[in-house]
Amino acid sequence: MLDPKLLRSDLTGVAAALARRGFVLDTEAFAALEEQRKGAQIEADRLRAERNANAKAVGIAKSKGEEVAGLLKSSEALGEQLHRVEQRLEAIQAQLTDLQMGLPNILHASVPEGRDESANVEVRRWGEPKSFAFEPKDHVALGEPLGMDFEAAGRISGARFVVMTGVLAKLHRALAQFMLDLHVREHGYREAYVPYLVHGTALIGTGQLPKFGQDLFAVHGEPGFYLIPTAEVPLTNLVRDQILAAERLPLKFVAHSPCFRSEAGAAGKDTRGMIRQHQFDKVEMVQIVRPESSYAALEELTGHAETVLKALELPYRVVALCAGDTGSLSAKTYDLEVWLPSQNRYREISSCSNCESFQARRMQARWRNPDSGKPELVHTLNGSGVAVGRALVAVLENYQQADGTIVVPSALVAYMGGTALLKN
RNA sequence: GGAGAGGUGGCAGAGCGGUUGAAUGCACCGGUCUUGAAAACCGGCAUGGUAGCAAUACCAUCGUGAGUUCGAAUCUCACCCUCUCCGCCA
Repeated sequence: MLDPKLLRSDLTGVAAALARRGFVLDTEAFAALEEQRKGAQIEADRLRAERNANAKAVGIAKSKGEEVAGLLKSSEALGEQLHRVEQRLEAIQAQLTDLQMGLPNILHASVPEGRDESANVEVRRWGEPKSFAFEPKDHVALGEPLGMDFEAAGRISGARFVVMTGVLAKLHRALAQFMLDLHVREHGYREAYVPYLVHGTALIGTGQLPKFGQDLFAVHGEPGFYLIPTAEVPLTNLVRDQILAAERLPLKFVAHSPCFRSEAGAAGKDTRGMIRQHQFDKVEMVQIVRPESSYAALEELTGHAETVLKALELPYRVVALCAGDTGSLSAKTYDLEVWLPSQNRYREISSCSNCESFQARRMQARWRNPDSGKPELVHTLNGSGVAVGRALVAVLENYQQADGTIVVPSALVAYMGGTALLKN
């Protein structure tokens, strides 16, 4: 959510800023609503003040044993007026909230212009895509002999699921553990175990609701839960409704969790293999920081995700998402794209975002600024470090041998119980 | 799942229909005293909103929502959460 003060004081500025994303804000409708809200608010406050004064007077008069019938009568009339104004105010407020909740974050000045993916800017590249002396296979062809089973998954759960058995299941587990350990040991994150079912309020806090409900899986029954689309949701909500002491910041959490996404609107995209699934695992990093350090933290966080790919010796590039491609919660996002030989291109494996105060405002996550002595909103960042399923895909494809066996990256051998080569 | 108790400011804890945004203690901040510290004493100390240059004034908030009432932290209902006991389980 954007700062309501900013919306009031500089509506055209906000509209211009949002236009960078291609988002159209109806400033006139907004201003009109705001005007109405203000009027109703002032009216309601006035009526309440009068009513309160009256009620007090009644109390005093009664304690003195004086006549109160007249006061009661005027109080009653005030009550009725107030009721009407309150109803009007509520209706306006609801419209305004809807509007505000629908607004995306304001982009950082450094975000490149552009409408879509094609305008994203490559920031740096690491590693050389390996040239193969044979035609490299994709992860499905490589995985199936090793225990990657889409047919079984289809029988159990349908499309966009996978079953892995044997060395692949183990590799998947090894990757997740390796990443978690790396972030905890080398990067100072606190490991967290979190719920995978969350209330709607948690999703409103991080911004997936109300706008992106179609991407989520909802669980039927009472109470209604949602399956988390990313561990960002429970991790970031750890600070909801908190006022943190300044010395506790930055908070850095990392969790390994499954993620559930309906992939509504992705029909036909990446239907083969494990690239786009309804259920996938991810190691997620979240930082809660002081506002002045959030952009330094974004660089740091992105670096932490890169460390994973470097340790696995997977070629990748870092891309600064352009205005039109940046998610609506984020003020600035870097994607990490890993090299996939079968596709002969880089594919997203991590996304690192600075949400500034956008989520913090929705969550009422604050810290006490020693300079002002006041509670102020924190900045929140999140990044995958990294997607486990896609990392597995990248390892299979980049480490494949002519005979279809897979060399285990040296960083993972210990996690694989010493196994250095995957074969069936 | 059954029975009971409870959710009040940073924490502890009173208040249970009327000048109560809320006693008291602790913590915290400022001051007096002191060579310094502690103690003692004095003062301050929730959040958000609106108006105002400001002092300040007003409004909202005592788990959440709805209701009763001229008036609700206080009464009613629903929901959420916590604790204790019993049952059942991983």
